[in-house]
Amino acid sequence: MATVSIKDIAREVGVSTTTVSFVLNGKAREKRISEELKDKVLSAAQRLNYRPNQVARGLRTGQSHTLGLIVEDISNPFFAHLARHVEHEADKYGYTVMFCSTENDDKKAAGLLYMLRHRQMDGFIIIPTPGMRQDLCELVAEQKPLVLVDRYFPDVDTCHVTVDNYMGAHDAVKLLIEKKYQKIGLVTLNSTQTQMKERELGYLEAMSEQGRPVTPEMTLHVPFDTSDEQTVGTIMDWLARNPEIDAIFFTTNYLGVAGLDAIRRSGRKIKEDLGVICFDDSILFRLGSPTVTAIVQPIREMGRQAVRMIIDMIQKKQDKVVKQTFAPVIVEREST
Amino acid sequence: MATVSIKDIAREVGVSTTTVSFVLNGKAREKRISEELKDKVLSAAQRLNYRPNQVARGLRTGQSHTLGLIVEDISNPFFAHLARHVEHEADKYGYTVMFCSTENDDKKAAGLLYMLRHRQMDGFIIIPTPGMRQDLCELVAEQKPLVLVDRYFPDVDTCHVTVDNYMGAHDAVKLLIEKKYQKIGLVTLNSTQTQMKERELGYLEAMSEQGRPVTPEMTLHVPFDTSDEQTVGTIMDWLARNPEIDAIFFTTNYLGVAGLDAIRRSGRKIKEDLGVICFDDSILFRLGSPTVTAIVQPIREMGRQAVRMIIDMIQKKQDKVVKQTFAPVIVEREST
DNA sequence: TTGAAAGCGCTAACAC
DNA sequence: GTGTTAGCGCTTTCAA
Repeated sequence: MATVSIKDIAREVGVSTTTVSFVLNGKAREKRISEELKDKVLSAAQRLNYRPNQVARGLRTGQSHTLGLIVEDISNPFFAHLARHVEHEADKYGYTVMFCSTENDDKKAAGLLYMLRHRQMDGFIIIPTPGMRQDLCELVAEQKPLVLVDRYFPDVDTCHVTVDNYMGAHDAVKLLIEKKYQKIGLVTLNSTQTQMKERELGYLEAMSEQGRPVTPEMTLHVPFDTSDEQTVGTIMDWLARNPEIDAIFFTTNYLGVAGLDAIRRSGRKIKEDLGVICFDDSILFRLGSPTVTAIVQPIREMGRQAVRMIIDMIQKKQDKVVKQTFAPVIVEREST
Repeated sequence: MATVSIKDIAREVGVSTTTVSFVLNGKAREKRISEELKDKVLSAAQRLNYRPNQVARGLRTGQSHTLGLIVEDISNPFFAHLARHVEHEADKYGYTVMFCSTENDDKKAAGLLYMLRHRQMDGFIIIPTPGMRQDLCELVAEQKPLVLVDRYFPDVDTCHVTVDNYMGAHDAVKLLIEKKYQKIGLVTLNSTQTQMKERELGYLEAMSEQGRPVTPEMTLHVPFDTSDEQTVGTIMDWLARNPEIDAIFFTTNYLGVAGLDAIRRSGRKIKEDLGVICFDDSILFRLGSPTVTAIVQPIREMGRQAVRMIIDMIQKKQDKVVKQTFAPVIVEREST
């Protein structure tokens, strides 16, 4: 079955493609095309099973009605949920989402962005890797609608939606202190990304405000790109070296997950032995035993907001740079 | 900064767009274009920061180099992992993936497929909802490359990659019996989808082979589209009605997750009290306590295979219908 | 060796 | 009210 175009409909009805195009685009009234003709065109389209070619339309109008979404790793539940909400919200506006994972690889990220740009995305929602800074500047310079999520570059003036990482971390530490934990350790990523830096800063300042000294040994910086297995090992070693630590703040969900494993294998007991709190949630924290207190980001709202910002930029060509920060919520569970 | 096209390059160098196109497509040699000219074109492209417009190219060539992936719910780890592997494998062949979630809604699924078709996907990888049957027939009739994953329609002749659901379920029940559990219940979805039906059949036949009677009360069919909270309640009620059941086979991961919650809230103890095995894995099963035995699908291989089948169909236009089944692996853990 | 020109499917300014 | 026509950016046949 050959693909049918407006030309076929035009031939069928015996009118020009213009007329067909107008009718199909709902401009019949505006262009004052007769009802009768309109019906003929519509029924012919139906009969021939016509499907407009969006690629051609995109070429002509310059609008692909597609958003590019670049996340770190779609198999991480945080990003998977974000993707879901982005997709859902975009759909409301008639946009489709093309998504890719950087797998935290700068090279791959650059390639993905390059590819998406060639495919004429109308806008980009990006969770950037550190190496994307330059390319993002270029995007901004070209006035392409762009929203960064989860993290950003302080020196690149872009829209972004994030959570208040500092506050979340700060409150987490305060909670642990209220719960009478004495020596609170930090397990974070060895990364320069803003969200991680702010979480670390929140920890450090909360500790110092409460008059708790932080020695270098108390903070563990896990390398960025190690396997889960290695991460667990690293944390176990650190635990063994620091037996007096009685509570841990993990700065991201997969560190927390690895941490739980490490704690268990070290023969320590969560809660009695060791308080635990983690940035981001996990099904393991919600339903494992014991359950684990988490600093939860309003992912749904963040995804929606990112889409709305992009749509605004696309439609109104508004170039105001909006930086939106959501408040995280601490969900207390058994581990604290 | 206006977007630069081959026309700009042509003007810059003082040649025709044809020549530019040849050079840019690596046909300089074939078309015997002089080295000198070739270099000039290349350097001009570089200088002007030329980026080929894939939309235009797609319109001309009829190939978008894009695959449509329709999953049930991207926030379900099974599908998220599948998506990741599909994306990764497609990338190797120079294909990008456009993905969408049906959220198990036939209407939404139809809309997504419709939309992807307009966007000239070169092929489709689909985890179908029951209502997609008709639309898929149409796709097949039009010879569009299509691979179904996880489930299929027995009466629609399409390529598919699945796991041996019957065997997985059968072996799961056998394992529980070996472990001396006496009365094994089934918690499954109230669904006609092949994968669910086969898992149920595997259960039923394994039970009967071992001379274990299955009364209707022993199997629970949870409605398809209920909330997590309701599902937990349904399972708790069922547990209360069937105190003599001492082991449960859950047919999919989120039922298992809800089941663990239900079991805990019912005050029952997994393993001593109640053996548990679940189709599909979860981080909760791997790292929760106690850990839960799972029937694990080789997601990575399945994703890769689906992509390869699609690429084969696209490139060689081979119309042989390939149906591939992988063997699932039972990962024994504490719960059995 | 290189270029002119047609055309992929669609839109829209302009003409009649 | 409806049609002619140019053109979005690219590829490719055919001619020179």
